[in-house]
Amino acid sequence: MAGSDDKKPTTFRVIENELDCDHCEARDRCPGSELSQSQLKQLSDITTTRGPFQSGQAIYRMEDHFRSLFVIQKGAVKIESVSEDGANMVDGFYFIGEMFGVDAIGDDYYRNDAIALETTWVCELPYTKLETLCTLLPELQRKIFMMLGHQIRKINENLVHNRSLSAEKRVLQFLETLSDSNVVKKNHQCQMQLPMSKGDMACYLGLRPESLSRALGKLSSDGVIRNHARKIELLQHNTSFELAYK
Amino acid sequence: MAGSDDKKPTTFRVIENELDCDHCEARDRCPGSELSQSQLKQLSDITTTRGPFQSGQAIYRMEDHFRSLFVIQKGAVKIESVSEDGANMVDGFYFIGEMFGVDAIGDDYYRNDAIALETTWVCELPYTKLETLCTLLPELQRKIFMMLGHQIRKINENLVHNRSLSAEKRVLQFLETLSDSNVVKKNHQCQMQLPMSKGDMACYLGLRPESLSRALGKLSSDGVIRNHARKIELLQHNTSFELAYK
DNA sequence: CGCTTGATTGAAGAAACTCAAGGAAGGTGG
DNA sequence: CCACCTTCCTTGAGTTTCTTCAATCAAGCG
Repeated sequence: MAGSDDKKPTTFRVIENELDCDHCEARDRCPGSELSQSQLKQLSDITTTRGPFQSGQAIYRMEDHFRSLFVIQKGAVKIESVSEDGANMVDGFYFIGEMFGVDAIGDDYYRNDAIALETTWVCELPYTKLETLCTLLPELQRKIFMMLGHQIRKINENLVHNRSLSAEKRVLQFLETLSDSNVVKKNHQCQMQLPMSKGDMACYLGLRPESLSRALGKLSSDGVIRNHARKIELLQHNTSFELAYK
Repeated sequence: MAGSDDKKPTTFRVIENELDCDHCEARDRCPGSELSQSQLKQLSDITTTRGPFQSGQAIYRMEDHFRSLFVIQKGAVKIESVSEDGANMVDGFYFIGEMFGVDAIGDDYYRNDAIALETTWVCELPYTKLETLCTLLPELQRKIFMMLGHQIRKINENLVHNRSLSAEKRVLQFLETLSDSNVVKKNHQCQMQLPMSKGDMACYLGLRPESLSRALGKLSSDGVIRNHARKIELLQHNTSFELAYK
């Protein structure tokens, strides 16, 4: 199992697959897309591939000085912080091609921990170097601005949805987003292999594990999803069943 | 009343007070701070002061093409969107010295409406011009990146808090943030003059108006706040009363 | 095999919501 | 200046939803 996961992505993969991201749905989110070959070269010159991070390992922690942004080349990451009362909070999940660490821009330290959910490789973008390069490559600057805008939209949508949706709708919406963004592995029959625990998922959705379990149970019995251990299958895409949940 | 509110801020005010923002607590959030005089000049050359927007008037709407970011020079703004079921949602409030519209970066249209809550003047930053200027002025680029990072942190914190706090704690936290950031007018005895309706505030906090009313009532009877119509006074700052709400 | 951790289920309780009615404030017209 | 109206805010009673607490079940691992 460790064999294929632990293999370091080649430089070619770094540039072609992740930073340029030609293959992924989320092209806009990748800093390298729309850059010329020579510009890509300059970008990849300041980056470092880091990994493998095993499940549970930290890519950065709260105490660490903010130095870099990260783009996921392989694997998945959760962003976790600790609230005043000591409880763990999951702030977000990030997948292949997505950038994280941006919430620390303009700050001295990271405000949270970035934890690998599975064997994960990341591309490290040293922030000051990136800033400098941005002034030299307007297209790159443009791209980074866009990625930040996208990030803000994403969080905002989340905020709005979380506030006013019932547990079941929230869960379904989360699963649909996961499914639509094609960031999670699916087997033959559209079963998503979730990288995070149900506990983390519950926490992210602002629910107790028990409530998530019940919501999943309800969705199952309504025929909207099929719920196996860490595999979830979305059924009835865009049918009347699902519409009842809008 | 309209007399003083309707007076257009002078160019001097634009640069010195808002873009440079020497007077405001939120210095870091203002694009002009830490720029030299000549750089400030270049920045103010691409900006336009717009106003007055009367309470309820839109600075931009969902249907509008994204063209500009805005910094508030005077007044207050709410960002409002409509959910699938037709309900109005308040995504955020912005005050003097704060920038809004950034969630549309990288998009063709604004995703929401920006509505003045009181007589409001804004400084318009045409986005493509700003981008170009950023490549010429690394300090400005740096500043904009920082502001975006700050924005992301702010929304994220909100997201996390909203999920796990009771109505009363959420309300108190909101009031404290307002109070601490010194963006809301206060009279002699620390009474904040809230620019938004309680309905908007409730919506922003993910509560029904009734629930907000009850939460405020509870906080009042506990001696943590004093609740008049649109004036709210924070008592017991950092005392045992308040600690019980952490 | 037993231990630990994560997921589920049930029953009771708390928190926020819904619906409905009443009250205060601000604006308008007489 | 007052009566009226509209809008916003508050209050109450009953219901829904999610949480809490406790127990059980399943899976992974030494």
